[in-house]
Amino acid sequence: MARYDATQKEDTRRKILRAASREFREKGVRATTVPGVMESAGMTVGGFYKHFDSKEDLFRQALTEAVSGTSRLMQMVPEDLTGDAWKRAIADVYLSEMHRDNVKTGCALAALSGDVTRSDRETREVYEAGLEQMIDQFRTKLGVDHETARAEAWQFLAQLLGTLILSRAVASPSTSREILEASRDAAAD
Amino acid sequence: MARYDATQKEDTRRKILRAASREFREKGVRATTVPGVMESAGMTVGGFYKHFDSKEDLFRQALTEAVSGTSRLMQMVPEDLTGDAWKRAIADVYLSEMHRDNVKTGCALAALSGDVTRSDRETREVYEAGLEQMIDQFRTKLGVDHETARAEAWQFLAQLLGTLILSRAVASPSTSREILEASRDAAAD
DNA sequence: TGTACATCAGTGAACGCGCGTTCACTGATGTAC
DNA sequence: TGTACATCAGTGAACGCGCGTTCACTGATGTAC
Repeated sequence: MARYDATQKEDTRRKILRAASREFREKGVRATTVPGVMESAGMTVGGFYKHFDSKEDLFRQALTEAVSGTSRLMQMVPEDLTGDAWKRAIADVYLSEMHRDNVKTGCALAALSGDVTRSDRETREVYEAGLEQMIDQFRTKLGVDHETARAEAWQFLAQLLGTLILSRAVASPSTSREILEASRDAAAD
Repeated sequence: MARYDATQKEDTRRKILRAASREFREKGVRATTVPGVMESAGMTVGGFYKHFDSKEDLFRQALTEAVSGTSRLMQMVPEDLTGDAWKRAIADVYLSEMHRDNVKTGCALAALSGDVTRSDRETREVYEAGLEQMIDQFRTKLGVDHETARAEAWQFLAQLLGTLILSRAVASPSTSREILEASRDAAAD
């Protein structure tokens, strides 16, 4: 309510963004509502457009935020690991039941892939940038030969995403566990 | 308009279902509308509830239809292939640019995974049944040892799905192609 | 075979509802003097 | 330091719109006699 206090306004923006990035991941773009996000952020609807142009703009910004939060997931693994040992460690974190059950705060690339596919070019570019960031980090862990490592990085990332997505879509807990285990074991070959 | 002509009514039901399964894959569940589906099927809204209980019921039935259509995808590959040769052949079909660009008629397991994750148990069971069907076919192609083959089947399926999903979400055509190629090459190791 | 009637798949207007967005406002805080 | 004023982040009611669903209806066809 104050004037010239840019910090406070920025704080509010971040609060909305954080609430939005959770709800988008959990419910998807269409089922997430502007009034709902604002309520989660502890505010009323009206103020929304002081911070964002539209719901699509919110999605784009929340995606950016969620995606950069995701690559922090990689820091949960000892820094000195490389190659197959690193793959195994990443798979254990990424394909854990904990990660599967935490859609809200988990990997945005997995949770929002479907929504992004149906979004406009600008949004898909944000998603791609996040992917590239991830691939780049993967590549440095996987070897020196640039081209081969990059291909292996894509392959590994696809495996991780596909497995997590399947494990979340399935109805029975035992099948879900089986899916996670199969790919975790594969990373340890 | 007729009475007692069960065949004609069933034909109409199938026509609606076919239109729905395309639109669900293309636009997702929330963006697909009952009036829109009925128009695609060449009819008006009102008749819809003579065939389906609700939009959710339509989704469940369309998913069943789309999923069984998907396992027909496997018949595009020579029947005598097994093991790695079979994997290579399946990857070439599944990870083709043609399949990537045909969301409407392509693999329902890939196109609807996000929507299914956010659906109720009954719907997720339909999805899981489709997966099991797929896994069973995969397993027989991959070896005799039941447990190992099943694990390898899950792993391979996750790889296929993850790759297709990523290739569709990305903005640039060249990155999309790179993703497809990386996993196609991996299947041929 | 011909006619009157019953059925019910499909029509299209209408319903209530929640969405994204707008807008007149409020009131706490910074600025000017 | 104290007071009057301007600003603008946030409020909450209101808007038009399209959704899922309902419903009174229509008219082609099957059945009864």
